[in-house]
Order: sequence, then C-alpha cells, then structure tokens
Amino acid sequence: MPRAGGPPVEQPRSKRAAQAEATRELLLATARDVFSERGYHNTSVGAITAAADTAHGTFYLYFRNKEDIFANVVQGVVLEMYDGMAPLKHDARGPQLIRRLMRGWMEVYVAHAGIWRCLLEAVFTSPTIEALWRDLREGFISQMARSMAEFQQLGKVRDDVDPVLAANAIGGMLEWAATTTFVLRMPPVDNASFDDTVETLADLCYHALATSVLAHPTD
Amino acid sequence: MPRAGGPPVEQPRSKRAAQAEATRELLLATARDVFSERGYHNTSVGAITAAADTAHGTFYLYFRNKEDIFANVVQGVVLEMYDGMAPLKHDARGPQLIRRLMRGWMEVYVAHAGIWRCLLEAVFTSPTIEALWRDLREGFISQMARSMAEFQQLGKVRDDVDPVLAANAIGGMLEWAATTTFVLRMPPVDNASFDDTVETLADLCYHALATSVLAHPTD
Amino acid sequence: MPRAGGPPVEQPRSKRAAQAEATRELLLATARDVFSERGYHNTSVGAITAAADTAHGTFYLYFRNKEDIFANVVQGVVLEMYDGMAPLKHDARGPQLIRRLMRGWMEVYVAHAGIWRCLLEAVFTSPTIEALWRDLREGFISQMARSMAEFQQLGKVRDDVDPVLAANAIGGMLEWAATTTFVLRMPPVDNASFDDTVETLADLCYHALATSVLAHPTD
Amino acid sequence: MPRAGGPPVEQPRSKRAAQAEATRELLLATARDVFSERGYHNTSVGAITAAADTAHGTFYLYFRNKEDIFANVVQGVVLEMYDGMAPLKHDARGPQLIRRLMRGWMEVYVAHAGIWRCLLEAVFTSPTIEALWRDLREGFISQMARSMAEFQQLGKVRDDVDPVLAANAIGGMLEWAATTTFVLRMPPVDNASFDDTVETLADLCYHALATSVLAHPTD
DNA sequence: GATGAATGAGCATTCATTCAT
DNA sequence: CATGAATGAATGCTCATTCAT
Repeated sequence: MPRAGGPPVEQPRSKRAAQAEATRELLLATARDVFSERGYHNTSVGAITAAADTAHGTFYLYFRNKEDIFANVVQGVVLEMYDGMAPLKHDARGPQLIRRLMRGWMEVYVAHAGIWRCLLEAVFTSPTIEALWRDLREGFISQMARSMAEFQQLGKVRDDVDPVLAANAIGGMLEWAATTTFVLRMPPVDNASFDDTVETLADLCYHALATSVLAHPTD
Repeated sequence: MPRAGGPPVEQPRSKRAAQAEATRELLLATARDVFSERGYHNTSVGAITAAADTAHGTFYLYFRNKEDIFANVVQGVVLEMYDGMAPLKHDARGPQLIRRLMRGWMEVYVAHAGIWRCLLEAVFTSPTIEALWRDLREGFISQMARSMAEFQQLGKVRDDVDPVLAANAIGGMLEWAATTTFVLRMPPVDNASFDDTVETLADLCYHALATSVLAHPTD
Repeated sequence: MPRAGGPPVEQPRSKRAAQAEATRELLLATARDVFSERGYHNTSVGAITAAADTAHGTFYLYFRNKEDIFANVVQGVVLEMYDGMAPLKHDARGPQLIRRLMRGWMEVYVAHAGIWRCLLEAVFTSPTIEALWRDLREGFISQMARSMAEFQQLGKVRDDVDPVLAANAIGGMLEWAATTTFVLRMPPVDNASFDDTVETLADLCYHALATSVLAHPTD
Repeated sequence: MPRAGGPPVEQPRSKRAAQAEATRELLLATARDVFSERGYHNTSVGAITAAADTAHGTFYLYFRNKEDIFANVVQGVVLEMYDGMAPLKHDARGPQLIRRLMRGWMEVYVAHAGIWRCLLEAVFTSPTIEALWRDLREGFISQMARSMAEFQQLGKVRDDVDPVLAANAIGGMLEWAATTTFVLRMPPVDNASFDDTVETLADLCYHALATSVLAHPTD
C-alpha cells in the first residue's frame, strides 16, 4: 500500500509499480519458505528464484543479496512472533498469568521453529543480521522490562529486581529453552512433554520474581 | 607405546609419530584460533593450513574436512569449558554459593566467547556438530540436575522442582544470557556491568529454586 | 517453436535461446576435438572451456560433468558413424557387395580414429558410457543381424548361422581389426595396405557366411 | 632366481636382496588383484600399497609409477593368457579342432576378465602400455599366422588367404567377441550361452578358412 | 520490469612423488 | 631396506553477480 504522505492518488501507481511490488512480495514469501526448510547457509539465491519461478536476475532488482532478502524476511517474521507473544489479558493472577504467558510464547517458537532456527544460524554469521536481531530483540526485552516494572509498582514483583537485566535473563531462559528443547530437540524432550516444560519454566519464573511466595502458592 | 625392553625413558614414540602428533596438534590449535576469529562459515580449510604454515594437502592427512577438525576443536574446548565450571567448593551457603557459581560460569563463557560463538554458528548448520554438542551439553545439564537433586535432599531446593527440566531451563538462562550479553553484546551491556549481570542471574536463580526465601535473605 | 501468430519466418527462437544453443554447440564441437586429440582421461573440463574460449562456469550451464558432455559427443559421433556405414546399394552381388561394405566401414573407422579411440577408452572406465555404447552398438549389430537374416531368406547365407551371434562376431571382427590396425597401428599395418586389410576381411567374411563358395568364387 | 651369468654364488644374495625380491613380488601380486577389481584409472598407488600392507614410499623403491607396475603386471598376465591358449593337441580334425581351440581361448578370456578389461582400459590411455601390448599381441598373432601357414601347407586352409592378415582378423574377432560378450556383457549374452557363442565363432572361423567346406561338413 | 546467459573467483579434495628418519 | 609425513599441483564444481536483450 502507498505510504501516507506520498502522492495524493490512491490508484495503484501505474501497473508497473504494482507488478513490481507483487514480484517483490512473491520473492519475499518464497524466500521465507525456502529459508525455513533449508536453513540460511544451505539456501542460495538460485534456490529462491527457482522456487519462486522467477528469473535469476530478477532477484537483484529487489534485493542486494541473500543477506538483504533475509533481513527483510526476518523483519516480518520476528514482528509476527513478538506480536503473537503480546496479547495477554490480565484476567488471571499470579502463577496462572505467567503460565499462560509462557505457554503462548512457547507455542510461538514451536510454530516458527524452521525460520527461528534459520535466524539463529544467520545471527552468528552475518553482522548485519546480528544487528537487526539485536534491535528487534531489544524491543521485545524492553517491553518485558516495562511490564515487570509495572508489576513492581503493584507490589507483585520484588523491588530488588532490575527489570531490564531480569527481562534479559528470563527472556533468554525462555528463548533458549524453546530452542534447545523444540528446535534442537535436545534430550529432555524425550521424557518431558510440552506441558511439563511450560510448567517448569512458569514455576521457575514465578518464584524468581514474585514478591512473596507464601502469598501466591504455586497454584 | 614403548616396546618392552626399550630404554626406560618415556621415549617420544619414534620421533616420526611425535612429529605427526605435533603437526596434528598444530593444525588443531591453529584451527581453534582461526575459527574463533573468523567464525565457522568464514573459515576455509585453506585458511587453516595457511595460518599453520602447512601444505594444503597435509590437512587431509589428519582430518576429513572442516567439520571433522571443528568437531575435534569443539570436543576440546567444550570439555575445557565445562571443566572450568565444575570446581565449586561447598564452602559457601545459599546465595553466596550460587553467586560464585554464576560468576565462574560467566567468566568461562566470556573467556571462550570467540569459539563459543563459532560453535553456536556451526550447531545450527551441521547436523554432526549439532549431535556432538547435544551430547556434550547433556553431560553438563545432567550434572547440574544431579546437584539440584542433592540440594533437594538437603531441603535447600524446593521439592516440586523437576531437576532435569529445571537444570535445562536454568542452564539455558545462563548460556543465553552469556551469549546475548557478552557474545552478541546486546543492549543491556551498555548500562550494566559484568557484576550486575551476574548478580541478577544469581538472584533470579536463587529465588527460583530455594525452599524458603525468608530463611536466606538475598544476602 | 515459434508462437502462432508470430512472424512467418523461422525465427531464431528469441536470439537468446539461439545464443545459448550456439554456446552449447560450441562446447560440444570443441569437446569433440579436444577429446579426439587428447583422449578421455587426459581431457579436463578446463581444457574444453579453454579451447572453446569460454568461462569455466559456463560449461556447467549445459553439462553436468565430463561424462555428460562426452556422452553427448558420443551420441552424435556414433550415429554419424553408423550412418556412414548404412548406405549400401544392393547393386553388387556376393563378394563385391561385401567388399564394398567393408571398405565403407573401415573408412568410417579410419575417419573417426581419434574419437573412436577415445570412446573405447571411456567405455572401459565409465559405466554410463559403457551403457550408452552398449545401446548404440546394439542398434548397429541388430541391423546387421537383420540384413543377414534377409540374405538367409534369399539363400545367400547359410541357414545354420545364428544371425545375431554371427553379426556380433563379424561386427566385432571388423571393429577390432579397424581398431588394432588403424587406431593402435599394430604391426601388420607396416606390411599391409588399407586395401589388403579390407580385402582379407571381406574374403573371410564372405566365406564365413556364404551358402556355397563354389557358386561365387572369391572374385 | 639369480640370472645365469651373475655372481657364481647360488646363495640368496644376502638376506636383503631376498627380502627386496619378496616385497617386489608382493606388490606385483597385490597390484594385479587391485587392478582387476577396480580398473586402471580407479586404482591409485596408495590403494596398492594399502592392500599390500606396505608403506607408501616402498612402492617407489621398485616401480617408477602406476604405469610401470601395471606394465609388469600385464607382462605376466598376458603371457599367462597366451600360454593358456597354446596347448592344443592336434588329435582332432577340422571343425572339432577349431571348436576346441576357440573354447579354450574363450575360457582364458573369461577367466581373466577383470585384468583383461583393465588392460584394454590402459591400452587406450597409456602409450607405454599400448606399445607393450602391441608387442605381446604380435607374438600371439604371428604364432597364429604360423599355424595358419602350416595348415595351408597341409591343404586345409585356402591358399589365397594371407596368414598374417587373416590371423589378425580372426584373432580380433575372438578377442572382441570375448570382450563384448563376457566383459562388457553386451546384449547377446542374455539369449546366448557361452556354448552358443563358441559354436558360432568356431563355425564362422572354420568356413572362413577351410579349403573346401564340402570335405568337412560342419560336424 | 523481466530475463537468463555468461562470468570467474573461491573452495574442497585427491594423489603422485619426495625425502628425512 | 622400509617408512610414512609432507608437499603442492591439478581438477571438479558452486554460486553470487552482471548485463545485454
């Protein structure tokens, strides 16, 4: 859609521009699938254009290189993920609330396992992707820190907790548990169900942060 | 091994074998440095042999390919890391103990930042490395789970905690905090010192697990 | 093929495709020369592209590897050879006919000595080429067997001859005489002329097959 | 064994020399097996020394390179083959004799299929092997030519046959039939047994050469 | 806007051969 | 005599990127 502030006309800016936008979107959507399936390094520009049924050269009309298109893919995916993590209604209290939050978050990671794995692969390789993810993640963590500060105001979270550092730690625990357990399928997955994992994470998180455990027994 | 009847000294296994071993070690050590510096994908076999001042073909006398030598590097590094994490004396109690542990662990990650980052890069790319790390990490996590179970026996850790799942979660929190903060140098590092990070992790960990917070005030 | 409604002329399929086809043909023709001159094993992909004045990578746009381009070369050459062997007019009788056939065949082998030698070299090395040649040769032999059966019907060839086995034997005699004498230049060539060789082969072949030698004296 | 004319001593010329000869023979024998199994190009010096359980460098004490050892292997094998072809007792007459000869020859090719195939592979690749085989084969062909001349004297073979050229042609028919049928396993093998092939070759050969077919009916 | 042919740098891998031990 | 570590040239193949059509 045309950016606000652009030319006043709402019309599809000449057929060419519309076509161009369509091609760009096609490449982007295809790239997301291909990256998800084959990983970052194992995906070549040729693989994307082949999957999109597009000429190889067309790619370079819209993206500078693999890193560039991946950055665009990630942009969309990560926002989608963090969006999926936001909608929590404060209609539950204490442990219940945290458990629901955790479950929602884990579900998001599991649902995006392919591209999430691919993102991690790229993060450790490409400085550009690293920087991009740094920024995107910062949004997520600082949002979490803000929530935590609010709970501190309400006396639900211990006062001696630094919201930013704690959010980074708790967020990391979640991210990494999701990654090792459901992406890399490391051992505990054999014995433990999704539910058990969520339960443990929520329990630890609750006790780590809650003001007084006695006031809110585990359930 | 020296033939019976040979000179009593620990003879260098025929000089030839010693030279070969030396070359192998040279390649291994050089590879570790090169990988640390340039990352997994950005390192080629040629880069390693060049840095080791060795003929390209020599590499293949000792290793099958890049993955192979990296697996050997990782083997050594990870054991070194987990070794550096083990030596905790139980001479401290409660929060103090955890704080010291955490500090030790973080120091290990910081000291191995380059190769640790490279390991993560490879884990998401090579199934072989992924499997290798899975095994090495399992040793670390299950050791942690065993400690936790012991503390449960002693009444220091809550009984309703599953030691394996909790170890995976807490270990992950640590790993990922170390990675985001000191490897990827994500935002909080600007504001927070190493000490603050350790303090927060220890505090969260303590409250997450301890039987009764009241008995052991944060400090 | 030209789209319906296009210009009536046999348009060169969009110039692009024509150029591509030209490049492919160039590589093919060059490869044939290089193979003829240097043999199968002594020819590298690089040698072909260098001779064709083409980038190394271009090769892989059209062929999977050396074996692949050689199979294509052989395809063409063998068909060309067997074509050159076919045109026999039945305007001669008995020994004369065979002599002319033999002469024609030998000339074909001599004309294709380089590539024929290269084919034999490859046949014993590459299962793919072996299979390809098996098929091409089968066409040649079974055609010969069919001719022989016809001559049997006409009472010119002995009835107790199995056409397929005999064709294989006689065809082999021809092939191998051509190969040893004119490709490997084995001894008899020093004393015997091309004509003498043809004469002997024709004579042996005639007597081997003909119903009654008395009816058709050698000449 | 020491060559006549060497030092007068029959003793095993110092243990060293004996050992050296043994190693040389070991390499030679092993090479024959390896070549037979894997073909000329697919065999490397390393493969031979590995199979012989010998140091890589040892090879170069006795042979200049792969071509050199193969030439030595071939020397032995071809003589062995032509030896196996010689022993024909003249106790049979006419077609019977030829049939027995042919059968014996074919059996030799079949028994040596692996190394024979390897020899052909090498002949078309290495000028040295080519020259070697030219000489060895010449011995075989000229022996055959001499036999043929004798039979001409006896009036059994047509006078208008040139023994050398005919021997080359008939010998080639045999060689190539053996090769295509039993080494390359070309089509006719599916329908025709070893016996049928021999029968056809003998029959053709007999009619091709015999003075008067009427005097010696096919059987 | 789209195409796809062409490019050539880059990397992995093999192997014959040498030579110090 | 035997060893086997070291060498480095040779080659196959992939892929990002450009550009004429």
